[in-house]
Amino acid sequence: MKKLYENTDVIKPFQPKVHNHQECISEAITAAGLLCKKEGLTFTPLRRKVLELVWSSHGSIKAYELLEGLRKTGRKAAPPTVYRALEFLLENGLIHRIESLNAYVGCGDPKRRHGGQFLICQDCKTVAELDDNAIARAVISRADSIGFTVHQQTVEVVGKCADCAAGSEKAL
Amino acid sequence: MKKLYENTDVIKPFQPKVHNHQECISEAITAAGLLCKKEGLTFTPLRRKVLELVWSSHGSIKAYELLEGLRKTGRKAAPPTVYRALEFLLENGLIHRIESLNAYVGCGDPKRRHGGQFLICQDCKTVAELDDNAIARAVISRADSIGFTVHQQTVEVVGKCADCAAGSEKAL
DNA sequence: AGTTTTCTTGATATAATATAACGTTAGGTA
DNA sequence: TACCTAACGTTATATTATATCAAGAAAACT
Repeated sequence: MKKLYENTDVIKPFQPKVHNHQECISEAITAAGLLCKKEGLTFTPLRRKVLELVWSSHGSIKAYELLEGLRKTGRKAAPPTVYRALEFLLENGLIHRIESLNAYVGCGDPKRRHGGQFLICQDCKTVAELDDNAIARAVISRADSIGFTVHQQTVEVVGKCADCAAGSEKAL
Repeated sequence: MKKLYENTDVIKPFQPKVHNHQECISEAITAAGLLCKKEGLTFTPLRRKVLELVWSSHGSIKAYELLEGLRKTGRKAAPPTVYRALEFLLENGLIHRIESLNAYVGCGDPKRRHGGQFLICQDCKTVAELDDNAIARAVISRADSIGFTVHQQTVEVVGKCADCAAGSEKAL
């Protein structure tokens, strides 16, 4: 049983290697649309398209890949086009930036304000998002012990997801 | 570098605002020299100079600032000059890269192989380094619970150090 | 409706960060 | 000596990101 204030959701889990990914995308777009409506934000076609591109896989995607993606749709786009859309999506919690990769991932739960922790599979490149209070509290508690007040945490973890670990075991 | 609890060193603590910083630098250089000797690594004048520049403050420093610093010493330097020295220092644990800043900090304890966690003061820009097993274990344990094997952790925390928090309190 | 204001996007230029590729030099060593 | 290699110099270029100004669209106001 989960303690009340113990928030340890897997916000964006590793998916089965085969799944209906279109559904992931459309769920994300729908959620984003609802959030924007609720918050009075303008979810323009450009922003929607960039979000779709970010969600085009469960890996992370780079700004200039997004730029390419936009151009393929016939839209005229320059770097600022992409970076402005990213800025909007970041500000409103619809995506996250992975600092160690200079890349972006869709957020699995845009309703909540959170930092989150990211598990990055070095093999399949998939990124899972956690919102684990135990981790966050361990950081805050240690920082607190030396008088440091935490405003923001970046936690990015590289390793192997279960599927890829299973795969390379077989290969031995 | 005092040890408060088992395996929870503050590897590079926040220093008093006024302290003999030359001593910090020379201690770091000495430690680096010893490590290199022990490991059979060549601690060239270039590498030593870059390490000195990295240690020129307790904040982080960017590659192109190091480049400028090198040039001021009369040395001919281009970006690869700096990046190669940084690569050497990173590989051998003499410095760390702060991913969220694209910047580098000296390592307070180059003897040990470690990832570490970084506390970055948003006011004075000082970076402190922790080696906190409670944090590392919280990450590993959560990752493990979903079958993810951790190889490397990036933990970077932005906030206010004790001194700066005290300072802005006074200002109220 | 017409005007003003604000938000969004387009377009150009350039800044900031990082690496590829090849040449040169200096020390060690067969 | 001749060869080898690690380190550094040099030039070019790739990658990531922002500044700035103009144009267009949408919302707000009269």
